[in-house]
Amino acid sequence: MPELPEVEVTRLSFAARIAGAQVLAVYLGKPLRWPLGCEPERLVGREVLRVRRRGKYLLLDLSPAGLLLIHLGMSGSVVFAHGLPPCGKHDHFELTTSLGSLRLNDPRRFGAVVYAQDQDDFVARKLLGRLGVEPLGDGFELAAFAQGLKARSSAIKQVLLGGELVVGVGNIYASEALFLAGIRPTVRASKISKVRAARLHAAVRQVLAEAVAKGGSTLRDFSNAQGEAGHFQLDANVYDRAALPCRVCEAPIRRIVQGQRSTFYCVNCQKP
DNA sequence: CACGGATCCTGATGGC
DNA sequence: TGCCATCAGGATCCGT
Repeated sequence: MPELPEVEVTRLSFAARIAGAQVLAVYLGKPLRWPLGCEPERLVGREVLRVRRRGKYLLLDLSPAGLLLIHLGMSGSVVFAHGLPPCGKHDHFELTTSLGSLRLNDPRRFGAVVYAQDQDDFVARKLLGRLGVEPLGDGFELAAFAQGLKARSSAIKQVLLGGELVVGVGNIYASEALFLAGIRPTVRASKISKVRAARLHAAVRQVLAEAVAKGGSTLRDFSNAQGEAGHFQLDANVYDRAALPCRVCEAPIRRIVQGQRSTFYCVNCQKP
């Protein structure tokens, strides 16, 4: 799926354009991960005030009060435009508004669109309540991060993916951040020294911020809400580079499996 | 209760 | 317009 950078780039690509739009109609395709949670008609007539992001969720604030949570899952992407062609087989949600149509395309349907009354709503709390801090915000503090690592016995890569300490780090950027920090993905989080925690803290920020700046063009089939395809140029150091030479030391990049997901690392550059 | 594994679904790819 | 196995960006739920 889109990781935090792709979600943020998506948000930036339509947030300003949809602000102030009046919802005219709602289309539902096949079921997504969770049901919408309200009658679609209840959205009609409301105004989209703004679009925020929390972790990998897009949050549409509605008026009169309401909140629409959109998650892109593994294969979701969103477009916002006028005059879109009719919905295809993988278009599973569409908001027709006075300023354009917001459409979710998601072949695998791991994504979701969920309505909540507000952020204290039971559903919203269930989905957002346990999320860690935002990696690009002020809340991402080294002390708490290092302390959180100390308290977890799982492999550091799993902890990054877990999203309880810090949100937004997915399978690609977990490998990339650990490479930058020089840390072996299999190391137990609790064994990481303060110094290395500091390096990882900085690496997470750096990797995600750079990806946002590059327009989230890291995913093969990613396109933002303006329909601009990514450049198909993943300049990763390790991700998807199994057996290729490390860009730093030329040792072959290794691929392992952790939690049924691929992990890539350099045996030389990343110490246990 | 913290952790690891199975699970949802569809499409792309590569070996045979 | 072959078939089968494997893999893919996520995150919840369920045993142990």
